[in-house]
Amino acid sequence: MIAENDFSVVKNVFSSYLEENGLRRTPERFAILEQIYDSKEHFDVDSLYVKMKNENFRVSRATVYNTIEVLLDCNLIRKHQFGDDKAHYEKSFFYRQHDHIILTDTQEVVEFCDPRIEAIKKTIEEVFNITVDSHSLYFYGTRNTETKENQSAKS
Amino acid sequence: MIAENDFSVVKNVFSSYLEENGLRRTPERFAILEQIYDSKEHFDVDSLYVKMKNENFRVSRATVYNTIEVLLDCNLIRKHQFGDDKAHYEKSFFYRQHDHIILTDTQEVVEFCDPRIEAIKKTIEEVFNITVDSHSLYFYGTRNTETKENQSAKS
DNA sequence: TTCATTGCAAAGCGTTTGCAGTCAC
DNA sequence: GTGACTGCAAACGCTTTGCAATGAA
Repeated sequence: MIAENDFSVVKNVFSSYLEENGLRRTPERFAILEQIYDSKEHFDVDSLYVKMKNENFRVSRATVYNTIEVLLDCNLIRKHQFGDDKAHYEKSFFYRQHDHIILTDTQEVVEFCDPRIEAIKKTIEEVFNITVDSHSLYFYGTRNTETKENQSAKS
Repeated sequence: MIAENDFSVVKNVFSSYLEENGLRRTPERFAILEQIYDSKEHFDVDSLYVKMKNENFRVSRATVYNTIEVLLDCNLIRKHQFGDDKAHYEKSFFYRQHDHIILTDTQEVVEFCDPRIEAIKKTIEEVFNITVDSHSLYFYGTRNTETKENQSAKS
């Protein structure tokens, strides 16, 4: 959840971005932004579309895709491709850089943050003489049961 | 490239895997394996299919997909989802663990290896009490031009 | 012989696109 | 008023699936 006045900041960011880029401030765009920031964490295009439909908001999938594209451009959301299936998104304003652990048995997504990634990034940039714009890091695994814990304790 | 006797090892690994899992050793499966190990690095399903067609081998896309699934199961290839489009694969036998840098302007793929990733993995496992089976790490960036280099030197 | 595997074509599924109507500016 | 944006439906591209024919065991 996000405080009302916090959302108004996000809304302003979006509004400014639209204006600066000569894009129109349509009610659909703001409704989608609000829908995204109203709920927690990850979502995919279809669940967002269905949710808005259920709340009797008149949107089309095309507009959802369109708006998501704009929101990606102004960094208000981040895109993930966890599995091979559909894309997942998460809001990114107010949220510090983090990466993800995917628990493959439960499909649960856990967030973590490790400064060593930034260090690796710096090394990469120096060694290969490149500028890194972004990265994606996912660990895939499962929760330890008692048994598994004992087993891995050996190593 | 891979030496002839090296490939025979891969072939044996595959052959054994098929036998152990009650799968049939069809000529198509071995032809696909060979095609993959004959060329260097990354490929996608369609380019593999077209290549085999051009060499007058009778295969279907369905069989390519099927075989790739089996090869993934026995860890003879690895799957990547670089962009949002089609899946990319690479052979994984004989090749040590590495991650990738995607140069977004040229679509070039560079490999690198950094031991700190293993360290992060260990930390993750301890902190969250999980077992990590695999990870995927991609850096997205661009080659530095002279100008960009000078700019970034400021920071 | 038997049933896993094949090729083919059709279907699936997330995403993109074309277009006539709409509405933000 | 005008052209960017919308909803709708059709198209798209990668992947999966259904099914009759094939061939490995």
